[in-house]
Amino acid sequence: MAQADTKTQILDTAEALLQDRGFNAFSYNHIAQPLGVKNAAIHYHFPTKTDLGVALIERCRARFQQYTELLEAGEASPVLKFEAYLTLPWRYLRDGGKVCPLGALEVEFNTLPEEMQLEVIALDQQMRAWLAIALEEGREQELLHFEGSAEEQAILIAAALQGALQIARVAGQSAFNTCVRHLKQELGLAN
Amino acid sequence: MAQADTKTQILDTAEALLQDRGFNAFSYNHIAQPLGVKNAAIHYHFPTKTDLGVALIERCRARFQQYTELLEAGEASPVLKFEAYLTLPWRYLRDGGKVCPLGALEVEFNTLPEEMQLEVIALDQQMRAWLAIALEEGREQELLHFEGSAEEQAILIAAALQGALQIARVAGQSAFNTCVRHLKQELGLAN
DNA sequence: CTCATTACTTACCTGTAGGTAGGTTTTTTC
DNA sequence: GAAAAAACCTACCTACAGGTAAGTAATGAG
Repeated sequence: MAQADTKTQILDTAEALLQDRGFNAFSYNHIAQPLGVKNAAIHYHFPTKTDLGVALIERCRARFQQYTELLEAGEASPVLKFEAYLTLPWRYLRDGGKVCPLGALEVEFNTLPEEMQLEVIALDQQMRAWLAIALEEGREQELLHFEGSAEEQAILIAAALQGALQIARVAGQSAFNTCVRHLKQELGLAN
Repeated sequence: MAQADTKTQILDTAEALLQDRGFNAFSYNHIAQPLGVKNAAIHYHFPTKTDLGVALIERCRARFQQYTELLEAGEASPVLKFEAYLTLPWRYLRDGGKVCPLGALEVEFNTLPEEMQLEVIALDQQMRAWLAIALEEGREQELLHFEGSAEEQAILIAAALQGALQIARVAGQSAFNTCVRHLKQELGLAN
């Protein structure tokens, strides 16, 4: 089934480009070339760039959903859940100084078609909502410590990680690691 | 002197566009139209977009420099300095949900010409370095409280603010205010 | 009053982005 | 093994981005 394969490869490439350059800075040709395929092949799978963008974000959402379901199924502790959350940006950084897709899309938010904007909002809410629940669980079990609501704490953590990935691009990877260390410390987690 | 005026207006418009849409998502025409001027007029003042970008960031740097010199001259307390720092993103947010210029440029970093990249790095260092000094002063005077080096704390604060501005775009202004409140609290500042 | 400079304009040009129409090859299905 | 659907390709098209060349109107200095 070369079809699904190509479609997946397109999404993979597009996602990497998004995280490397932003949504407005890559074209269909940027995707087509490395795949050894022509411009129009991409249009076959995703008629417009908006379709591509929406599919890309939807895949992020589905993947995150799967990831969290796996953690829930494995009865992961709140601490493990939090560290699993940290794993995501950490992988981005290792994988060539990439940036959080959500952050990239938020910066370009006002240039995006409405369909994509709605997806971006949904992705943001989905991720932060899950994190907030994990944090609250952790506090109830006295494994994590913080003041204010879990939703507020989730915003702070998400913002710091997102910003840290971006700063790491100009200040080196250590900038990100520093942020993670401080966030853990503030939650009362040893390293 | 209509010259300097136009030049300033160009930079003002370009800066607003950068913070609203990102660097790759605006063109010379986007700047020219609201100024009631032609495409080529922009090229007269800034031959290439790279020139524009460099000038834009240099102006940010000069402005920040002035701002901090003013604070130093006024013998501002470390706490006031920190709050003055917070004022910058706070104004961005109020001024139409804009995003930190630095953050926008970092997301698109890999698409920028080298001259601009160097300026971005310089701006980042300049801002964080000043903040770190202010934080360290605050700790010495026992006005601010945090663990680890001041540089590390400055990274965390810069990252959180930058990320919060972006998240505020999809989650509402309160997301930013929440972040600020928590950051203050963690430094031992009352509201 | 003239000359040069400054601040533009008009009128282009090239490249590329996103997109489409129609044809061709490959695969699947019956 | 033929028909139909899937997965492409070739060859375009339009719009706009960034940029340039040559000319013009206004200012200001000698």
